[in-house]
Amino acid sequence: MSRTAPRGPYKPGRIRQESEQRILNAATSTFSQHGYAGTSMQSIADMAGVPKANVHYYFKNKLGVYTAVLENILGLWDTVLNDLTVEDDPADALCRYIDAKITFSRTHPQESRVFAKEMLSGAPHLQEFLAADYRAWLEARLTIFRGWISAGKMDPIDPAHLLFMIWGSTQHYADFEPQVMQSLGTDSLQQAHFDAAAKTVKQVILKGCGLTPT
Amino acid sequence: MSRTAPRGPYKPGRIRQESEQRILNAATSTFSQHGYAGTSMQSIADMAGVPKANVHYYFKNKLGVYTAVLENILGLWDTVLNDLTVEDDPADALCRYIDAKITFSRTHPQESRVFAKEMLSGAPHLQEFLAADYRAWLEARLTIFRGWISAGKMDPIDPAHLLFMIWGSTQHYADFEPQVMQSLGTDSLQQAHFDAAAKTVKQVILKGCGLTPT
DNA sequence: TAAAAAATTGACCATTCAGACAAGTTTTGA
DNA sequence: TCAAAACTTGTCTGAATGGTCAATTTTTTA
Repeated sequence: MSRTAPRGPYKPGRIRQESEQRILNAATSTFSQHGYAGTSMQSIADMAGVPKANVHYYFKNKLGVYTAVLENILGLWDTVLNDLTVEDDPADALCRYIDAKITFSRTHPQESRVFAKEMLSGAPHLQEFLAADYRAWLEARLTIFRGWISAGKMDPIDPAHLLFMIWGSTQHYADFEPQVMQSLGTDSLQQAHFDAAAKTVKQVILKGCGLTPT
Repeated sequence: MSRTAPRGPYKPGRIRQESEQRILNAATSTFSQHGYAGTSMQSIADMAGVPKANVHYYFKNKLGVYTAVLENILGLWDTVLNDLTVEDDPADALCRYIDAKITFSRTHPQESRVFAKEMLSGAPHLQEFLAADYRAWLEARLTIFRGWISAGKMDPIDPAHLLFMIWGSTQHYADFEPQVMQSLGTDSLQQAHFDAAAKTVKQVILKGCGLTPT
């Protein structure tokens, strides 16, 4: 354990990168459970396994940690949900989008909850994101939907509200996990539950839009 | 203002009832915005327009205020969403349920957000509710859905996941208000927005379930 | 290998907060 | 009208928290 301790190659910034990531993970976990105010720097430090002063060495202050967590989440979002720009078959595209969102709820529930709590508080730290990146992302999708509709490929449905339905339905599995678990009679959500969820959402949304699975 | 100050009739418990309600309203507001940990007794007192010690006179402690707020919310929920027990036309019943949920998001956004934040934190104070009242409520609905399906009145759709879709879609308008406002290009949600939301949700869900509006 | 840079950490401080308490005022009921 | 009950509120306290700092150790670089 001492001779070949798994320390990476000696690159500048290596320690910083690893430490920041460890702290960020810990912060995501505690923020997701207890919210911004309910999370103490001490608790983040404890969960990361470092002294509190160390957290302050890597991040200016508590808000700095929090915004770093948020930015990390927006990055994940962007990574996962942007391969859907294609203007091919509506049914195909919707299915892939729904699958991706449900998968995100399964693989990143904590990130989803931090994001949701921020929204619930009025999204004070997401205003510029909402006004810039998100706005552009949304407009692109709305344009695609409108194209499908005017081409007669799907029913005329308000695209924004349709997106809300998909978001709301898929987010639900991460954000309202206790209710979902109680409803499904399980004490931990498994792959099978998410599969059933994706299946139902796709089934209802597609048919509801006048689409048939390919 | 002094001679006919609008004080109610001299009933025992009148002052208590009014004070508790005023404090509860203030607490709902601050809890919804800042969460449990982010809300101080002082801020509740300020918003209610009473000294802090007065809050402690009516409620044992901060957790006491919070649980009272939660119970109040569950009561509202129960009041609004329980006239749907009827086993009549599925399209009818679903429409009424969706309308009721959307209306709740519009008229009680703060309550919806407190509830959502509690869920996001793992619902530690809703366990008994989930295990008892909610469980019973859910089973009743699932039975109705299954009845409709086996009677061939609607497509075979997993009832629990269908309910999640409706919940998620409708909650979204209260819980993710900043995103919804940004998406709809408005800075306050109006009746018309909720009408459009209800219309779209009903349209997609009904058709998605193989139902036609009556 | 030695000086410089980066990282670690214990101790400390000012502020905030939940809650207790006791002294006073108002309301109620007989 | 008057005593008891209900209500009001200013003040205090111990604990927790965000943040600072300087001393020390580890890592990098030349």
